Amino acid sequence: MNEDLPSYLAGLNPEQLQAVRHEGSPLLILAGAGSGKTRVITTKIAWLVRERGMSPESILAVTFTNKAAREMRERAESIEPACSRAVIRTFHSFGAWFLRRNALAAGLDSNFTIYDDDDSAVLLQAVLPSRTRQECNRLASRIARAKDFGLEPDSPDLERAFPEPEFRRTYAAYQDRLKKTGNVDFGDLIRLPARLLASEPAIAKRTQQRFRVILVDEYQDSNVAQFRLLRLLAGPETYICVVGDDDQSIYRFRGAEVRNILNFAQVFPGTITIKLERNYRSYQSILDLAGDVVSHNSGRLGKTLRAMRPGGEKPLLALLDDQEQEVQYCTSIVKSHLAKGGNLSDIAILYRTNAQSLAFEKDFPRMGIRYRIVGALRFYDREEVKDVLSYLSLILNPRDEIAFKRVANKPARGIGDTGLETVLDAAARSGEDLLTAAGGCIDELRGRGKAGMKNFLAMIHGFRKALGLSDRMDAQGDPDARENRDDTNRDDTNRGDTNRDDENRAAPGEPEPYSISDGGTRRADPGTTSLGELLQALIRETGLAEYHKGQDEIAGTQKLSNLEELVNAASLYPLGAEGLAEFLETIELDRSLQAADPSESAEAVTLITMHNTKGLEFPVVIVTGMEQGLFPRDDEEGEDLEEQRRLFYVAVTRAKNRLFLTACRWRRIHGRLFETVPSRFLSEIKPELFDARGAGGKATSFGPNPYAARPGYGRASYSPPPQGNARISQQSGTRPDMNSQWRAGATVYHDEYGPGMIVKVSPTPSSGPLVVVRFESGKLAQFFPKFTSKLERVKE
DNA sequence: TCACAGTGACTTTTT
DNA sequence: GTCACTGTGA
Repeated sequence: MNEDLPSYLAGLNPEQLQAVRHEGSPLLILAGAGSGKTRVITTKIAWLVRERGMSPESILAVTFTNKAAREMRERAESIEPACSRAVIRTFHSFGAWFLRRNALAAGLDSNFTIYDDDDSAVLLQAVLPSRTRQECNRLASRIARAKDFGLEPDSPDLERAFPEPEFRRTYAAYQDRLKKTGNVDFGDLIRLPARLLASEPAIAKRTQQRFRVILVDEYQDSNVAQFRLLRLLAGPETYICVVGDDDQSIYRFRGAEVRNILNFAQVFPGTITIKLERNYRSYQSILDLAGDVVSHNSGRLGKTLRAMRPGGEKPLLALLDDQEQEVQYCTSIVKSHLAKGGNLSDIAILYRTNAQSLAFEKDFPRMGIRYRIVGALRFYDREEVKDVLSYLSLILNPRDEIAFKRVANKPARGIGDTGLETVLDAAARSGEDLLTAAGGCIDELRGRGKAGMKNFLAMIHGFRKALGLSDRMDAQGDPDARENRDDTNRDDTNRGDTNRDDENRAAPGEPEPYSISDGGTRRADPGTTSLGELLQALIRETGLAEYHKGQDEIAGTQKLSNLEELVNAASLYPLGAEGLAEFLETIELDRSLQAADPSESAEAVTLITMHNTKGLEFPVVIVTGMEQGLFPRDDEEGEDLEEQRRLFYVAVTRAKNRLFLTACRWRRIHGRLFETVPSRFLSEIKPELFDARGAGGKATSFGPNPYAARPGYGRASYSPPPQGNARISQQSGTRPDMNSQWRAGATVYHDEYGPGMIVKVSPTPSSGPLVVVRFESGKLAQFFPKFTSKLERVKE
């Protein structure tokens, strides 16, 4: 580089530098795995502030995870401290931020609380009492998906995407009920701001004037609703820059729309595209393998990663008999890594489904291997934690029906279903909030429940008072607390309004600026009581402490100490309605109790789903379960199959130094043992790019790569069983004539599921054909006709 | 109101 | 195989 660059730019490669300094048109940065994309985006924020004199508060940067938002903020700040004033948030946290500031216009109380997926399903069940919990779960997730696609209950094309009967009505009824409870769900955090911007030109104009620059990270994961919001946020003058990698789009099933990134340049005319293809993480040997698989996808923007670390050992595929051997094999990798002076935390074991972690969890302690599981059961999903959070939600929002139902009788105070119904009916009739309604119909309650309810109400009112919430029962919250927040006319989205831009940030010059909802770093003022103390009192007075203590003793659980953890988390927030709202929002939007978990820092092997590895890297990566039927599943085709290839690409590109793959011939799924064949993805890799071994890591006698002899294996359903590899093929069972009875398109009848049609037939070495059936109910299931008598072929 | 057993489901899951 | 939900019986 022959120009004098400030030090923070000096280390960038030419493409990165170009991306940082680009101006004047929409910018799409296609950033391959490990190409330094976070560095580019954070440097760009700093550069805009430093070199272009951009005021930080006119910069909006959105990400998808809180972790990414935190990292982005920290890194931008470390280059340029003024970046702390930029709005760097997740999409959802930005939505919540925006809605609280425009609550009145959005028809919300600014103290609204956010329902998670589980709460949504429970609410839906209240709307549809005749449906089972499971149906409600499914419907709730369909509604969430509809919101991802930006569809409203009155959208004309709702049925096209959601043809299930009554869906429109269900969606509308759910939305109606949600509005009554004064809550929003995740989808609303995107949907409602977009609606507001579309319908209120004044708000749109003010917002567009404020945010001159919008940056989006992980753009390939955005959904239609988020895309719409982005377009509404961007005015004609807005500089828009998105960063992403179409090859790493792995959340289609949750509504992510790869086309957002594929079509970006068409939608935003004049777009400049910059590709970051230099990979600083992995050896070339690893990237070659990753690139080979993903190159089988169609509709890519196309990138070729070049390793800045050439060479590297060939990835190794272990062909194993069963899961026990797989654990054994991983153990041997761990042990030999340790023997070479490596650390446990260098190693990650990846799998497709959470259930696969079980085998490792069972055996690792015996093997003396410490492990940590990333993302399994989450702290805030725990029963005892949700209980306390529900108390808090109800205290803040007495209309919160789900919270009320959850805690009114927990611990038991004699309020049964009948009692609950009485109160809910009364509230529905009078339109009062639940506490008021409960107070009003207390004499209708019978027996123990009467005193129980009185007690309960007194307690809740006591806590409301402690928080400074109005005790006028008709109030939705304290008017004083809202005074500054939901006034649409308040000019807090005006770009000139720098210092009080965000009341949650300290004015410049004050020590330690804090943030809500995305950092969890907010401190309660020293000397004042913190929210933590209120929580402590609540846990004691409600009887939850006693209740869970008992549970702990019986079941040996850690519930009480989990509650202590929660108290700790709350003690960072000030006592008061706003502190509480912030606390709840942070929790709702960031379920990962960050770093407070001591195991986080512990020296241990990481067990993790492939999905959860995005953004992470490890010196040693073992991708387990490379079997057809598991990864990919047999019913995955087209777009779904391409997404699985991308998932493989993500998994593999986590590895810095060594990559191992495993496939088991026998796999237990849902308690049943299946014979499998190796994943078709393995046949999509040029054979010379990896070595295959048998059990125990010993080189096997068959050729350098058993897949070499089988071009086309796994590509089609009718491909012959694997040849030439004794360990995995054992070809015997599949006779071609079996396929004539079980062929795609054939009609079948199943004892339990009824009539259906075969959509796919895959031969297996010795289990006969595996048929995938789509039933008239819509259900998709797979069977080995050899092992079941419930599936019959129907003659046409 | 609670405890227990039977039933059925069951990829992934940033927010 | 495991878990969570459902319904029954005391």
